[in-house]
Amino acid sequence: MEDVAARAGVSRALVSIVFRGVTGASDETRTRVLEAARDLDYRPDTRASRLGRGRTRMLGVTFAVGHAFHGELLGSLYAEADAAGYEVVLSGVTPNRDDKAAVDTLLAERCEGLVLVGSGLAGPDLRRLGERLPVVSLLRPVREASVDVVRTDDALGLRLAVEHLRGLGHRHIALLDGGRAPGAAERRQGYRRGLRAAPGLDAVVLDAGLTELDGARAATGFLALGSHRPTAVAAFNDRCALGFVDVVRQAGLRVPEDVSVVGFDDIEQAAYPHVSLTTVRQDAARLGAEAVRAVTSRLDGVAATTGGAVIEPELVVRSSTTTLSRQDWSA
Amino acid sequence: MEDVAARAGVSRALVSIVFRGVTGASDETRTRVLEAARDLDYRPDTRASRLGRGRTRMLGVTFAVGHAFHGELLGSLYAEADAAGYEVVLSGVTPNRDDKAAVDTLLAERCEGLVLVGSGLAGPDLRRLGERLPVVSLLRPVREASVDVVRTDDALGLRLAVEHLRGLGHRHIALLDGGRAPGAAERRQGYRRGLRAAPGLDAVVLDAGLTELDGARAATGFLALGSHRPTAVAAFNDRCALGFVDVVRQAGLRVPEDVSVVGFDDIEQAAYPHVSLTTVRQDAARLGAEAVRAVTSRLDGVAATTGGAVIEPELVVRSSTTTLSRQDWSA
DNA sequence: TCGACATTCTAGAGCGCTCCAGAGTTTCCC
DNA sequence: GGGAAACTCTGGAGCGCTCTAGAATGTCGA
Repeated sequence: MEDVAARAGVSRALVSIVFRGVTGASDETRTRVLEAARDLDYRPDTRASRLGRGRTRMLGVTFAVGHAFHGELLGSLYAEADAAGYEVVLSGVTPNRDDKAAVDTLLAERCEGLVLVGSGLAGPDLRRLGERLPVVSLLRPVREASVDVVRTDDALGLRLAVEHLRGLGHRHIALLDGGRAPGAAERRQGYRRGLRAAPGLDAVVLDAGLTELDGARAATGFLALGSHRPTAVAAFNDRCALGFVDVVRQAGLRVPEDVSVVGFDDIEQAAYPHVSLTTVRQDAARLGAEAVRAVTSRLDGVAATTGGAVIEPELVVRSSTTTLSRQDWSA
Repeated sequence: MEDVAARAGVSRALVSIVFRGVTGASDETRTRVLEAARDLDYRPDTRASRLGRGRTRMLGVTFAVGHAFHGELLGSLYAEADAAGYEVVLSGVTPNRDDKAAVDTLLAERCEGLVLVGSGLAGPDLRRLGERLPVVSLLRPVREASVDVVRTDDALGLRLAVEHLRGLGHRHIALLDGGRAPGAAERRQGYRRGLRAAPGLDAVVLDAGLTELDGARAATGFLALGSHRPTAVAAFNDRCALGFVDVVRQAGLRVPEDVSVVGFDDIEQAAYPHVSLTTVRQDAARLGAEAVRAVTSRLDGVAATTGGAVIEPELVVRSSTTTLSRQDWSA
């Protein structure tokens, strides 16, 4: 910086002014400084700048590495944070690096707010964290008063799925349950409510989970039901649904003719023509935007109002669901 | 820090010593300082510490968010960097945030070295970057002298695949080509060499790519070949292979009885029992370790020797490949 | 012509840490 | 008993920036 100032024939303070893009420098010197910086291949040291400035304007984000939907969310978070004048700092959760470790590095960096994507952090830790700085739990509903929750209306999503299937004539609809996964409890509830809304439907909950493997395992249980087999299933998520479809097809059943399947998330794969999975879409862009809004509005003191948001999902009908076929009626 | 020092009745310098874990403090004061810090919920400010220290000991990593195999690599990078006494700083590449932007933030943070996972950075940019600081291109082979490359021996991988299929009696083996994807050229070459090694085999290269969708599209072309159809295919990667399998199965063909398929990567899904894909395994742990070694050895001046490494892949035989069945022989 | 007011620029005190040089203490060996 | 060596601790300069207070210069209306 010293060098740049010297080369441009100005003071260090001027260089700082130019690089921060604030007023206080003539256009002429501005270009002169920029030129000098380019010649010297200089770029401001963000660590030092954050130190000098009181605030860091950094948003810490924890996420599961390699998780497709988290990836989509990150894209949105980057864009929204940038628009709000914040910088995002990533901290990945891996099998050897838990949520706690991920959060700790973000705190040590002095992030001003945290977005935890599908975090598995324990309740008390979460609460304490929320008391320390603005925190939003993205995707995962938690009941700690100190943290905002931004999530899809999971219950509504499953109600939409069930209603869609009911509308197609299905009466025997199974749930591939997500167990303890984020949002699973709400989806289960939505499923139950959806069934209760119409008489003569009964619930069949099959243990599954959030991967294709879980869906495949559940399919084995499903096939074992023999003639009591439901004619449709609503899965915890798309990956689970895809695993299920693979296995029932290998067993000779047709999708959707013999069994209709609906997923959740609307991951990229679901839209591929050869897959064409009917599913409940989560709006990654809006989820990201709301998460950033929740934390930045607290930071900027815009509103003392509680943050958090529940985004309505949307049913995307593709070709993994169809009306109950004739032979099924006769069964 | 001031507060902690006061509470423990020592100087600020002592607190620094304790938190850096260096020698120069008695066990007694050490615990006293730690206690005071805990009471005050203090943790050192990493920005300031990096500023004060000459070096940052930070390794910048760019990667594609939501990419499963990149995720596995990140896990390994975190672990290895930690062991080498470095910290990893993530910078995601998203549809709206290109490789260049990702790298720029890492430079502004003053990372000492860079690991670019499957980066799409242009050659000249890459070269200039490599001249500025130690850079390793992970997965993507580049010919810039200034950057180290750590990758799987892609050509060998495809040779293994082809040899495996040949050993099963296949004579007509297609390649689902990866086009311009990282490593695709090498795999194509390995495929060609593998075929040339034995007389009477000819190459059938079908355009594909790196997603299930690409594999599915290639499958359509494959099916259109009718009776000239190859009896086995080697795919650019597992995702591509899985898309291919989906489509040919939907068309009534059996895998592996009618067509044997081998993938590349050995992603988690490939090992699921209902998938059980024969594939060429890339060793994520070793790739990560070598990448970290390459950049840290340059930084620590351990060796002036060139970095980079080519890791041998390993064929994992599962049940998507089998010997050429009788009816195929008669065809 | 003069003061009021912009505009452009600079000096210098931080920000929270690290680390060197050196002050005090204790240990140890001849 | 004396000095070297080892240990424990402290003061203070410095890392590269930001930002406030104020200097220097220019502009303009009365």
